[in-house]
Amino acid sequence: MPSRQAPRAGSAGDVADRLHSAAIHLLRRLRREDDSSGVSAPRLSALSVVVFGGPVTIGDLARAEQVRVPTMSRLIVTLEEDGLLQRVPDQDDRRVVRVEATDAGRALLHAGRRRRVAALSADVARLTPDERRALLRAVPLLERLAGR
Amino acid sequence: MPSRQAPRAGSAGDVADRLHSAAIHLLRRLRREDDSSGVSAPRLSALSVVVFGGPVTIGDLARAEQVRVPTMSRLIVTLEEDGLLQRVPDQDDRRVVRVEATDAGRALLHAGRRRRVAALSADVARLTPDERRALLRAVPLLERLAGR
DNA sequence: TGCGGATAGTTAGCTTCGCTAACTAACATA
DNA sequence: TATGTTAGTTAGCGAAGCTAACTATCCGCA
Repeated sequence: MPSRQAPRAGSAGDVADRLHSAAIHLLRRLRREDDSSGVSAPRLSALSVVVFGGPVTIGDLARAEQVRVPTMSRLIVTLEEDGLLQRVPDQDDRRVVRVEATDAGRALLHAGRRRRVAALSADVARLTPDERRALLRAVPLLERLAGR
Repeated sequence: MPSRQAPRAGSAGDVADRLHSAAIHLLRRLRREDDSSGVSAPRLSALSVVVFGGPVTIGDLARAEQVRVPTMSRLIVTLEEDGLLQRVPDQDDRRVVRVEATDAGRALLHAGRRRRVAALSADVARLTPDERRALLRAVPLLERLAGR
């Protein structure tokens, strides 16, 4: 098993590379858990915005998720087919479609959450309290770098 | 623009959710940069292992990248077609194929690295030194959680 | 010696997710 | 009323993930 060693550990380039790599591998790993629920990572992510962000338009969802509108439109079709959310036409402007979560959507999101927690908890438990604090502190920084 | 608010900020579940979300968005963002080089994130990641990890078998690569062997096999086909790496048959065991980087592969990897750094550096620069330290500290933890 | 199982990769075929281009429907305005 | 703008959908393409099935090679053992 090769170990990846970027040059000049600690440099800005090194951090960028390793964030990139860690993001890829973290996602590939979590995908396995999410797959078991029948809902992929992108769907789960969109569903999460809807559940926690209330009724929202397709365009806003696309912007929040950093994908194009057609991509989001299709994600929503499948989520609606699965009964996890609902389109609600806007009364004032009938071009606009708002999306809101169903009970099933909320339930599934929380179930997936439990699953991910279970998957990560063993590893998180292996961290020292100090390391856990460090990780917790980095989360909002990552979110900022990701453009939120 | 909806803001995602997970319940009980700081809980283990919250951390898992937000890592998940941050990983997705970070990748979607970096993908745009990588696309301009014609090499996608998964290819870049595999290439990186080959460049820094020396000649390596397809199976080891697949394990390192946490994908199945057929997936890696196909990634390598395209990387070889692009002249970024080379298959080298193993002399001792002729089932085995080893993969090593070409000069072009090394050059492209470093160019992509510069591009990503440029994309992130503006944001990283906006962090306080303290925040930068926090981020740097979290990188190896993320790698561990991702299974490396 | 040679037969049978294990191992390394490839090929084929499917799904999902990203994109752009082109379209429809509804709104706004001159 | 005509014209342009905005929200979303449809169609179609490529990349990346998977499983199943295949080939080729190696190894162990009767």
